[in-house]
Amino acid sequence: MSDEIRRSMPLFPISIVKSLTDLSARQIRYYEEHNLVHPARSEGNRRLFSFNDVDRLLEIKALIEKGINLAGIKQVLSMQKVPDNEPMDQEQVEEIHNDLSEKELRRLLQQELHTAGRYGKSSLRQGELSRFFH
Amino acid sequence: MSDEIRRSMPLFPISIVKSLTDLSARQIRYYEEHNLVHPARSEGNRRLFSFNDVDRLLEIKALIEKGINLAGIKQVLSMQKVPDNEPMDQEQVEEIHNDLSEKELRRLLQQELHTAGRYGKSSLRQGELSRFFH
DNA sequence: TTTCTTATGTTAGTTTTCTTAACATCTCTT
DNA sequence: AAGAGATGTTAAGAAAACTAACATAAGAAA
Repeated sequence: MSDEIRRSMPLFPISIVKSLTDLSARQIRYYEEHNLVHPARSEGNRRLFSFNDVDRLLEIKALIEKGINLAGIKQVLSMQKVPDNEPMDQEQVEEIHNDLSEKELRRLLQQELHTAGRYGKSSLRQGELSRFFH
Repeated sequence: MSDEIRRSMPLFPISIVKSLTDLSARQIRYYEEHNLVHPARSEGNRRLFSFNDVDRLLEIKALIEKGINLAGIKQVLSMQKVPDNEPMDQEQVEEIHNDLSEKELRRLLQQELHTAGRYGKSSLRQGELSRFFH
């Protein structure tokens, strides 16, 4: 079984994800509503989160704590997923450009640079959860 | 966080454990009832299984499939946990001796040797689940 | 063969957890 | 002051899990 499949297996109910991330159920659902995470669903419509989902929520949380708003976070997350050589598909490109105008983005990032200090790799680190499980 | 703590964190509801192990809820509860696993509980009394618990259930399942009964499985599991140099505590010793008489055990293992072939390390392998997650 | 035991299935009634939707509130931005 | 964004809170309903009881199949024992 590939690592990617393992990491994307739907395993956790929202109660566990709450305790793993220290986010409220309301927050988790709100982030899903705004397409920042896409947990699977059980037959009976309960959310089931994978390791990847939890990692993503931890990244979101870190960015939230730096004062970045959801639009900005969406932007950041959509960027880090694109492998260097593979071209973005059209949908992805459109999403990035629809969500936030260039101007808005520049302002946001500027504010971030100002208030939260250097905007370095550390804030983009993936696989937070992997520190806890392997 | 130590690996052992990670592996013993209560994470999974019984529905997920069912799909991970292909055991029925009835079987899982029955094995708990007979002290083969000890999942944690949520505040509201729902079972929460750790990676270790799931591993253990997979071991139990493998032994069941070899025709070993619960008493025999209990025996086997209680043996493999004891590190070579650390002495067993009294409770553990008593458990082993109460659950099954020497004679019964000898018969059981003999039958196992006969019907399921060589009783080798493979049947005692720990950490089955770790093949799926790391 | 009949009976007992073990392991599991099934069902019923309850309790807990999760769901969506609505409304409230607080903080920024305009 | 008004609007937007993010989160809290609450209510009502649905799904999932709990225990307990009873059913049953296969083997062991008598």
